[in-house]
Amino acid sequence: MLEEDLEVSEDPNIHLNYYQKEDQVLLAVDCIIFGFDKENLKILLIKRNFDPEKGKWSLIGGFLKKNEDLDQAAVRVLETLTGLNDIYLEQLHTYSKIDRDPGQRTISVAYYALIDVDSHRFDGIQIDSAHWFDVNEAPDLIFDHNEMVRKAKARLKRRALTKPIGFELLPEKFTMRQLQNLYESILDKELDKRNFINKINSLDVLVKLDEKDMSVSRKGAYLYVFDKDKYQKKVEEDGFIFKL
Amino acid sequence: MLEEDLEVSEDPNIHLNYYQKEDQVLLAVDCIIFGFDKENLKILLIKRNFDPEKGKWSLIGGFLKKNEDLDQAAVRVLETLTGLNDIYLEQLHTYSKIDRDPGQRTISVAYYALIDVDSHRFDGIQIDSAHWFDVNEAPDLIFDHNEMVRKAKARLKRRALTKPIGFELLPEKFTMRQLQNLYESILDKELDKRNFINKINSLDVLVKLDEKDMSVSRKGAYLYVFDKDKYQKKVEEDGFIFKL
DNA sequence: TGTTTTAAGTGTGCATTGTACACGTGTAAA
DNA sequence: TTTACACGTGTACAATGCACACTTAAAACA
Repeated sequence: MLEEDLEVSEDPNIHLNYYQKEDQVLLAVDCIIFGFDKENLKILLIKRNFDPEKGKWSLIGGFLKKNEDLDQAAVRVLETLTGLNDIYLEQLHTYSKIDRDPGQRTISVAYYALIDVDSHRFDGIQIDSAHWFDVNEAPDLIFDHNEMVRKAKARLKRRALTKPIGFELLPEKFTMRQLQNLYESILDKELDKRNFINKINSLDVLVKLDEKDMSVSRKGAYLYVFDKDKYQKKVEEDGFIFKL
Repeated sequence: MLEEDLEVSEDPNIHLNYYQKEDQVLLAVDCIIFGFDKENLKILLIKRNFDPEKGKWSLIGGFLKKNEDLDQAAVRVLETLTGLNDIYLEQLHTYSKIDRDPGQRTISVAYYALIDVDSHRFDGIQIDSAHWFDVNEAPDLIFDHNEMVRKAKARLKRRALTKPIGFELLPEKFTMRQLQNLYESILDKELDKRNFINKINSLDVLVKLDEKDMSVSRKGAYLYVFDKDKYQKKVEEDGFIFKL
């Protein structure tokens, strides 16, 4: 904020137009929506039904409005297009290449979201043109959205190793196998079952229920829930770090 | 980007005004500039000489212009105010609280920069009102700049553990003690000298010179340089990760 | 010239964590 | 009752992390 850029109004209490000479820009929000269906990591994309790039696959997005901050804009976009709210959202990066949107100069702030595919019913306005893709089989996207997805995958990988965000992608009750499938999808590598379970158990933040999921094996698999309160108490009291 | 938000021009080749109805905003860039003087981690702040918040300490910043992207804006701001270019810069986070700048609605993209305090001569226009503060003794800052600094410190801590960015803060030639001082400042904890040196040497990316720094001890301490080419070769060929 | 002072430089042993690895069990379906 | 299938469980070895103390080189000083 250089001095030369300023144009100060007479009355310092009138907090308007301090920076009148500056260029203004359009600010968009784009969301990388990750989902998990208990087997594979997915990403939600929509087919653009307007120009530019009509008919191509795209992240969902929208523009920042005057009366909201970026987090609120991301929540609004997510809710408008999918009907979902109360979703895990994290700001990722801001993209600003001059020609990134051929329609008009637009800066985009990317967010990524984590949701459990099966526990939510979609009823957003765009849901007919939306589709879940396996995260490794997603089509080519418009603008710099491919780069956003790449960065989101990398971020998710890092976060999942040090924060218990994986549970955002699972239903409240889940089996060890589902949790392992999730981590294998996120980390994009196979894990050893016994080592994985030992590791998870050593963290001591899951509660094993007396209930089994009989849908996959004849023997059935015990269900677990993530004890969020216990986790947070450990973080606050001992500086505990969830580390896989 | 909702359909209702659009106003498409007649000729799809005229790539202008696709999103005419949308609100535009001011986009600022603010830089957290970390420096190291071979002893302590520092941060560069300036005393604001214009309203609002005139006379208070602040990060350096500026506004995004039409003909540049954010990375370029950050470089420009840094060069204008300090005379320095070719500096390590990384985008940190975008801040958008509605009243964050009481002067006018402004969204700010924070960047952090790493420079070696002693190797650079400052000749930027603002340098008379700028001052290096010990990172733990910095004064209260305007707006949400304290929060930006907090986040930058956390990011630097994480990055320094997995990327060789520490060398950006040191002169080309440095002693093991200086490197250890740097990491102790960044991580904000004391390290064991032998374990530190063993760890660094096991990474095998430093070259020990036949030259000593005699300025601190009578015995003198060997100087080292970071072998960037060797590091990059290891990264590309073996997926090597610099991990402290 | 030798004595003192100061930071530099160096290695080992124990504890913790990571990782590879295989078999018996419970249940439903045939 | 047999079969098929995923579930659930423990150990041994390797690698890494971490605590820990003395000798050395050179300048300053007596």
